[in-house]
Amino acid sequence: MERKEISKSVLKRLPGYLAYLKTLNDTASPYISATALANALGMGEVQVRKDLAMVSDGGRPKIGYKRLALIDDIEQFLGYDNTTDAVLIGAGKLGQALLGYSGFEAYGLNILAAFDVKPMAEKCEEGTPIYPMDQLESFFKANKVLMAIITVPAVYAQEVCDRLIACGIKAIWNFAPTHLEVPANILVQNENMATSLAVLSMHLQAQIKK
Amino acid sequence: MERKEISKSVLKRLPGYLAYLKTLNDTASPYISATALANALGMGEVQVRKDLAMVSDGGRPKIGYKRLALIDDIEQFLGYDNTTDAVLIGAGKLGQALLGYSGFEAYGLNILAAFDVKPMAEKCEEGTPIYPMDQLESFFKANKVLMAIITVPAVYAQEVCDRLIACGIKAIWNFAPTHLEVPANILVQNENMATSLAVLSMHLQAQIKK
DNA sequence: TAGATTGTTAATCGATTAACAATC
DNA sequence: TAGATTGTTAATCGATTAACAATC
Repeated sequence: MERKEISKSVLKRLPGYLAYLKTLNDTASPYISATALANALGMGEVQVRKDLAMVSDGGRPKIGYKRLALIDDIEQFLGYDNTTDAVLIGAGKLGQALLGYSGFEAYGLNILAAFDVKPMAEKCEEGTPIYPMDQLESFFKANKVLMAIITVPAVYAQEVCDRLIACGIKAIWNFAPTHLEVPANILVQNENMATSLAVLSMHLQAQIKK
Repeated sequence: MERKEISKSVLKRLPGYLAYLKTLNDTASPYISATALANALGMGEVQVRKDLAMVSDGGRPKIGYKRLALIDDIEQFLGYDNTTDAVLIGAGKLGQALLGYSGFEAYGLNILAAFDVKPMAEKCEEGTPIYPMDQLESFFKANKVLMAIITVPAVYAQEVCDRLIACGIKAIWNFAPTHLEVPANILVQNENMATSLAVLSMHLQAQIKK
């Protein structure tokens, strides 16, 4: 199917559809309608249909979409079929938790190596080697990696970010609670706990007032 | 200042302003303009001004906003001044990383206790007690807690969610990569790694094609 | 006064929703 | 055929941006 320009809002909903479709793995019907998906996820059915139209080459009226084909289409669209290599910087608590999280493979993400200021030869977390920071540049000379995960304390994040960009990184997944200054062609995706917390506590405040 | 209705988009940007304002802590000028903030964070200045208008009782033309007052206003607005109690369910790798993350206090979040299927008496992570799951209900009888953090494997998430709601939980911070079915008055905030990854890998795919 | 900055009112843009025609 | 479902075209909604008047 033809690849159209996709908006960020649609893109963010796709993993949700995918996850749900996969939970249905041994159900009777090999077909699923946009209506059924929408009901299951608490969304509008028109929105689901429009979103699916971006990735699929169409469902059949009265029947719906072929579930397995839809899974394939979304995975291919999201690039889960070909893996992306990444490095992780900062093997503290959060960094180690991410290294130990086995689920990333399913998303096509492969963490090649981790780096930390403290060299921890013994801490070879889940098979991923943890190198000292001063080997960062030489690692990038030997390996072509475009994505980095930053899990260092906020004060070091910008410094680490600059070094990574000098190494040729194009996309940064930033877990440090700070704003990173980067050139226009570099993407920073902030995994911002503070943002989520803001939404949650605002809801609680509204609840309490009632 | 009068509290207006605030949109989610504005709400999500406020923690960013706050974090930046705090990094300026011992700079010369006690004033900061929306223009300066916008430039520092790579945003439009009109948007910053509109956002600040929601929380602040106004800056002064030609001078800007009083930095410390602005920090106070945002913190108060986000409820960082009065702490919210929460429980965490699932003391696996990610759960323990969150328990060990000291930064939550600054956001007014206090994790009272954690629960896990495996009772781990010895694992009293960073002072937060970890109780076995079967004590969940009795804990809620003794403590009024409105917020829960779910860090269990996806397959158990809905089950845990239902139990929490029965206990009176009003807001759920969901780290499990699955959709949770909840009544209308309960807020689920998904911390969805898959969503962020989708945005990142889409950017990389576009980069590579060039 | 002139200029920087604020805050507001209007215009634009994008995304969601509604209405409807097409199809099996 | 009738009804469920798809996909498209138009309307609505909300958020962002632009233009401008007010202020120190």
